[in-house]
This record gives sequence, C-alpha cells and structure tokens, in this order.
Amino acid sequence: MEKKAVAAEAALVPLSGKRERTKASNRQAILDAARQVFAELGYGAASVRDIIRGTKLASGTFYNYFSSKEEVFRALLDDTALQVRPRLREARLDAANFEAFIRGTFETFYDYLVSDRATYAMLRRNTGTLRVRMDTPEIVAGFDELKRDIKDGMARGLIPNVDPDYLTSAFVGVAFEVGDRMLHRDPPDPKGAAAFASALMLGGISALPRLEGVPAKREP
Amino acid sequence: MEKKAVAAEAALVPLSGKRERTKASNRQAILDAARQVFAELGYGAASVRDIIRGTKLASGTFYNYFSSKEEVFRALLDDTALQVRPRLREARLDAANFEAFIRGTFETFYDYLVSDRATYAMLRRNTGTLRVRMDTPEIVAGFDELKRDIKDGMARGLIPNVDPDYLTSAFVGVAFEVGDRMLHRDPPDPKGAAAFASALMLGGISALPRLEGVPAKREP
Amino acid sequence: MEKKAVAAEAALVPLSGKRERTKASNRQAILDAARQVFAELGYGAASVRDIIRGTKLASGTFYNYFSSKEEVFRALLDDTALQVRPRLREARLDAANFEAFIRGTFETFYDYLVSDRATYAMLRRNTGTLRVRMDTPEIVAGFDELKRDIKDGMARGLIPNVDPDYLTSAFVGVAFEVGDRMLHRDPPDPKGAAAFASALMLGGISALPRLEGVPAKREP
Amino acid sequence: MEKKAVAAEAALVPLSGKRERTKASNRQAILDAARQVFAELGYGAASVRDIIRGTKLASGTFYNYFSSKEEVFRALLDDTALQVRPRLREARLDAANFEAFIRGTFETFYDYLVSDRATYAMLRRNTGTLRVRMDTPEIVAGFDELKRDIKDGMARGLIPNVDPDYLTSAFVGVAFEVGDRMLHRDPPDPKGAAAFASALMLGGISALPRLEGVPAKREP
DNA sequence: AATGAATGAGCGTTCATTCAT
DNA sequence: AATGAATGAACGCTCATTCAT
Repeated sequence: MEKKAVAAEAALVPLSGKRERTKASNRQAILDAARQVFAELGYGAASVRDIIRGTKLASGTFYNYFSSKEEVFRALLDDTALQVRPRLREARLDAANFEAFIRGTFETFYDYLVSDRATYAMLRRNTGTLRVRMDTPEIVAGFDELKRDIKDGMARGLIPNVDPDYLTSAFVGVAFEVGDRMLHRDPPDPKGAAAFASALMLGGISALPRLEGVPAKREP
Repeated sequence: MEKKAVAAEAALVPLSGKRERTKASNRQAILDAARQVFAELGYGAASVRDIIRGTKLASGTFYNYFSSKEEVFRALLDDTALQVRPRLREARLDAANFEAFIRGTFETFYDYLVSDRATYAMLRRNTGTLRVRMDTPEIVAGFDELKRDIKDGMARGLIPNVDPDYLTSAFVGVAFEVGDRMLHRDPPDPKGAAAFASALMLGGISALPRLEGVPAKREP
Repeated sequence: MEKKAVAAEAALVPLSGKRERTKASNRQAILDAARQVFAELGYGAASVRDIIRGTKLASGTFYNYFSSKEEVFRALLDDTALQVRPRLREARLDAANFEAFIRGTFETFYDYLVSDRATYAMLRRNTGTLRVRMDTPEIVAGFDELKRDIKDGMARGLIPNVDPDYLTSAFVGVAFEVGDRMLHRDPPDPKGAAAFASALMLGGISALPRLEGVPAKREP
Repeated sequence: MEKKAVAAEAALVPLSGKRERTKASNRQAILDAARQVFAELGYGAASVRDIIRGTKLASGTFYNYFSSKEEVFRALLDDTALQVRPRLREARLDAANFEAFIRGTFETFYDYLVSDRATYAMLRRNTGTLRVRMDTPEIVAGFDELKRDIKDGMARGLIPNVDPDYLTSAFVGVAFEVGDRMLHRDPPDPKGAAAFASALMLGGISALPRLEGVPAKREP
C-alpha cells in the first residue's frame, strides 16, 4: 500500500496540479452530461446511469462528486446562478435611470439565454421540479434582487408607486415567456426581444394606478 | 314477452344506478388523488401506488379506469381544459372593446385559479412535463385563442400593430406569474390582480412601437 | 325478487331443458376456447381472461363451470381420453392377430389425430405441463392398456418375449413423433403413417432378443 | 516507472482472478438454479424470483447476467447442445457401418442422459415451450444431423430406401421415450437401453417396404 | 480515486379469483 | 346463473446507491 502510493506520487509530478485538474474536469463532465440529460428526459425520468453514460466514468464514480441525483441538479442551478447573477447586478449598477435599468436587465438576461441555451432548455424543462424557483439559489434570484431594487426605487420616488410584488411577478413572467419565444426564432434576436419587453413594461408601469400611502406588506 | 321486457328493464335501469354511480365516483376519486399527488411530488416522482394510496381502492383497480400514469395525467389536463376554455371564450365574446376583452380574460382566468387551486397547483408543478403546454388540449389553449383574437384585432385596427407572438407570450407570462402571486395572498384577490394585469398590459401595448407593413412571419 | 323469478321461469319453457342445454353449451364454449388458447399460447402463458375472451361469456362465469385454469386444462385432457380410449379399445378387440392389433392401434390413433388436430396441437404444445403424461387420465392411457395387452400377449406366447416396458415406450415414441410428422404433410396420410409405423415396430420386435425366464419387474 | 508497471500488473492480473471468478460462478449458480426450477415448475410457471431464490444472489443481480427469463432458458439449451452435439457427431464419425452408427448414437445419447439427468429433466418438462425443438440449437439438433446422414446413407445404398422423414421421427421418438424409461430404472442401464433401441430400429428398418424411384419431397 | 457488480426496494402492470349486483 | 368491477399478490424489471476490489 505504502509502496504503491509512493510510486504513484513519484509519477504524478505536481500532485496538487494534475489530480485536482482531473477532479475538476470529471466534475464538469458530469455536470455537462447531467444538463443534457435533464433537458432531454426531464429530472424525473433521468437516471444517474443516463448521466454517467454521457461521460467516460463508471457509475460508482458519480458518488465521489455528488451524493445524489438531486445534488447534481442543484449544482447545475447554482452554477447557472453564479453565471447570471453577477451579470444582472452589473447591468443594474451601470444603469443611469429606470429605463436603462429595465432595458439592461432584459438585455443581459436575453444575451445569457442565447449564450447558454442548453442550460436554459434544462431549466424550463424542469420548472416546478424540486420547486426550482422557491428552494434554490438560482437564476431567478436575480429577479429577487430586482424586487428589492424596485422597492428601493419606489421609496425614493424614481419608480411609480405600484404593487411591487405583482410588478416583480409580471417582470419575471414577461422575461421568461418572451425569452422562450425569442429562442424559437431563427436567428434569435435578444436585442429586439429586450426592446419589446422593456417598452411593454415601462409603458405598462406608467399606466398603473399609484398606490396610496406605504406599500402594503401582505406577504410574509 | 311483455312481462319479460319489463323485468329486463327493471334489471337494466338500476345499472345506470348503483354500479355506474360507483364507477363514476371511483374515477373521480382517482382523479382527485392523482391531482394532489402530482401537485405534491410532481409527475415524474409520483407513482401509481401513490395515487391509489390516496383512495380506498386496490392497486389493480387503477387500471380499470386508466391504462397508465400518463393517461390519468392527461385526463386531468383535459378535464381542466373542459372547465376553463368555455369560460374564457364566453368572456371574450361578451367583450365590447379591447379593454373589456383583456380585463375579462384576466378576471375569468383568476376566478378559475381561485376556484380550483388544487388543479392549478398541479399544473404549475408539472409545467414542462410531457411538454404539457404543447401537446395537450389544456388551460393555455385559451391563450392560443387569445393570440388569434389579437391578430384579428390588429388586422381590423382595433389593436395597435405590434409583434403578436411576443405580445401573446407576454400575456401568458403575466397571467401565470401574477396569478401565482395572487394565490399566495390571504385572501386571494382575483379582481385586484386582474385590474393590475389589465392595466399593465393595456398601458404597455399602447407604448409599444407599431410594426410597419404586414406583420413579419418569422416563425414556422 | 319473487316476481322476477316467476317471470323468468314463465319465459324459460321446459326448464330442465333449455337451461341445461345452455349450461352444456357454455361449458363446451369454454372448452373450445381453452383448447385454442392453450395451443396458441401454451398453458403457462394462457390466462383465464384469454379463454373467456374466446367466448361471449363474462369472466366471472368461468368459475361457474371450472374452479381454476388447471381444472379446465384437465377437463380437456379427460374429454380427449373419452374420445380416444374407446376407439383404441375397440380396435384392439377387433384384431385377429398381433399384426392386426398393432396396425389397428396406429390407424385408429392417426385417424383421431387428423380428425381433431386442434386438441392434438394443444396436447403437444403442453407436454410436460402439469406432468401431463403422468398425472391425468388421458390420451396415453390407451397406451397403458396397450402395455397390459402386450404383457398378456407375451404370457400367452403370441408376442415375442421382449422387455415390455421398453417396448411400450418405443410404441408411444413412434406413435407421437411419426404422427407429428404426418400432420405436417399435405394432405395428411394416416393410413400411410400407420403402415410405416406398423411395419417398423413389427419388424423391430421380431428382431429383438427374447428375454429368458419371467419378465423382470424392475419398476415399482 | 518499473515499479509502477509491476504494481499495475499486480493490480490487473487478479482481475482475471477474483472478480472474474465470482462472475463465472454467479453465472453458473443462476444456470443451475434455473435448470432445477424449470424442471420442477416448467418454464411458464417459473419466475425469475424462483430462480434467484435458488442462489444467494439478490433479485436485481439476475439481470447483470441474463436480460430475461427467456435468455437464461436459451442459454441452458445452448450449453446443453454444446455438450451433446460434439459427442453425437464423434460417435457417428467413429462408426464403421450402419449398425455401429445407430448403436453408437443411442449409446452416446443415453450416456449423456445418465450423466446429466437434471438438464434432461428440465428439457422434457419443457418440450413444446418456446417451440424448443424447432427454434434453438439444442439436443435434438443432433438428430437433425442424423436425418441428413440417413438420407446420405440411402443415396449411397447403405441404408434401405425408406421414408426418411418418418424414419428420423421414429428414431427421435424411440430415443426419448425409451430414454425416459431407462432413467426410471435403478440403476439406469444405458447400454441395455441402447441395445434394445438399436435392435428394434435396425430390425424395423430392414422390414420396411422400400420406396421406389427418388424419395418423395412431400414436405416444404 | 476509480471501478462496476451487487443490492433490494420499488415500479408499472397483470391476473386468478371473489363478490356485490 | 351471469356479470364485470374489485382485489391484492406476484410478476418482470429498473434504479439509486453501496462496497469489495
């Protein structure tokens, strides 16, 4: 046992190099295969075997990286959030006014959709599964920040004082459904879709009746 | 001969009595249990045994009524469509103008949501499963009719000439997401949600840039 | 209840006529369907549902006539024996000498095979099932009588004194296998097959070495 | 480097050691259990669970070795054929004349029966199942070769010119039925049974009427 | 760390049989 | 006597997960 370890170490050079790189690439291979399998079969119908079949690893190896099918699914969501949220945050910080804020959010989101259709397909296929939207830190978390920003904007008078929860929901709904439609076009047109969605939402907001007094806190 | 006929009738009529009543109530019991199980676990994770466990029937009995898990799922969707679509159609026919048309659609939809939360929960939990939205006659089919009506309205100048596909998608997105939010409120307020969604969409549409010439046919 | 019974009775004429005739014809319908199903699917793969599907009766009715799948199978065997054994016995009684005895047995058997191919097909398909040959009063029982007759003949010097058990087995083997082959010919030729089998057996017997002393009783 | 190679070899060779030995023994355990279960219950009534219950393996493990009940059954037949056919072929090749040919075939067959009663019991119990005799490479295939040899012998004048199909069938019938009887004796006497069967067939053949002209081709 | 065979609970489904009508 | 829905044990098979190598 000892001898073998020594031999391996001798052969494997800067150990905390190659080994870790292999680990990282195995993990990524599993994630990539899982993304595709979940998109094609849906979370429920996908099996761990389906996933590892998409890699060159053995079935047992899966459990060196993820402890269950659910965990790899959540990791996929988290990785996605890691990609999207900083972009959305940056887009908002760059915005000089409300219109730029809205348009920037849509454009950033739609650019992402086009750049990573595989993940998006997986996401839509599995909406609802594991209560995706509620339980995990994920893509829509960016929209949760949006909600906070909207409330802030209202408090400071920059945004008309309308029902913030309904407004955020409307944003999310428009973002996803128009985004879906855009991806079906050839070629997809993120700028055009963002222009459409922004104009719709900005026009809509200005037409909404203002709330009086403080915004209601009806939800826990 | 006469006597016999009478006897036969006496024997047959009760058939559309107890036996058939039992059958109908068993079928309904399975549908109800399935709705709840699909809502709680999702279609993929739900098993036929989970469903019949929610009734007082034996496992084999399930297959006297439905030939598979998928069939009971589709029956649920079909039953729902049977409830919703006529209401939506009627609401549109009653509408005197575009504003009434939009508001009526939202109100009808939100009234339905409140009246059948169980089905709606099941539906949202399983969006994407079995390509629900595409393959089956279902709730959103009402929105497909909406799209046709919107295109008609544009052709006849009643509705501003904007991208009809994006517009329909935006409608659907707003309808579902704001509807979700509404259902979390206590008490749910379908009128208020419909007012919000209608105002948003009507205001948004009037702010959208008009298309020039004929509407593009960018989707196959 | 009473009234109904009266009405039924009034309609059903000479009750211990039609009713019993119906019973007999139902029983026969089940037997016919069973014969075909067992021949096509084999006993193991055949289900009671398959059988009643071949009649116009309901599934529960099956159990008014037979208490299990196995019972209907045995009844089929017994019915067959009832057909075949008297014919074989008669053929043997008519025989003036050993040659006529052998030839008559084969001819009778092969005539039966041609006249009731359905039953024979069922039989061959299910040889071994339920230990057909051993456990039931059946077609081969005729050959058991053959064995007794052979032993008698030996005792009386009419048949060469050879191993009677082996000889009977050889008879059975030749009878069935040559019979099978005959049924595959178009047209089947029971006389020719009987001539072949008889000549073979008679010639063979005369060539067998005689046993000395009493025939061994090696089997319990 | 050298060290590593040694280590690797040390790690790999045992692979065609313990692991593979376990696999082979598991496969054999399943085959043995299947043989017994098929013999006792018949193919139709036997379940995969019955088979694995006869081993110390878990139910799922069955499917690592065979993909269905039918496959394990066919494997049993194939394994048997692999045992029997070469012996029969060799016996025929060793034969100097027709008599030796016939006697050698019977002796070889009966020796096999005694040496592998378990398989033979399984075989007889399931004759007809899955059309055993027709569809698979199996025990009787040896007798098919016999038929070819018989036809050759006739063409070359070594064997009297009789109906070759009936003759082959008669052979098969005698071989199996007399074989069955022999196995019931204590002790079984393959030599005696072969002597009996050979004498019977040889004597019978010489008594058969010769065909005139070319042998009829009555079967497709 | 990687492998892949073993595990056994659980799945969808079938079916002989029962029983209320 | 006839019906056919209900029953629930059992089936063939899959799968997430474990573990000896």
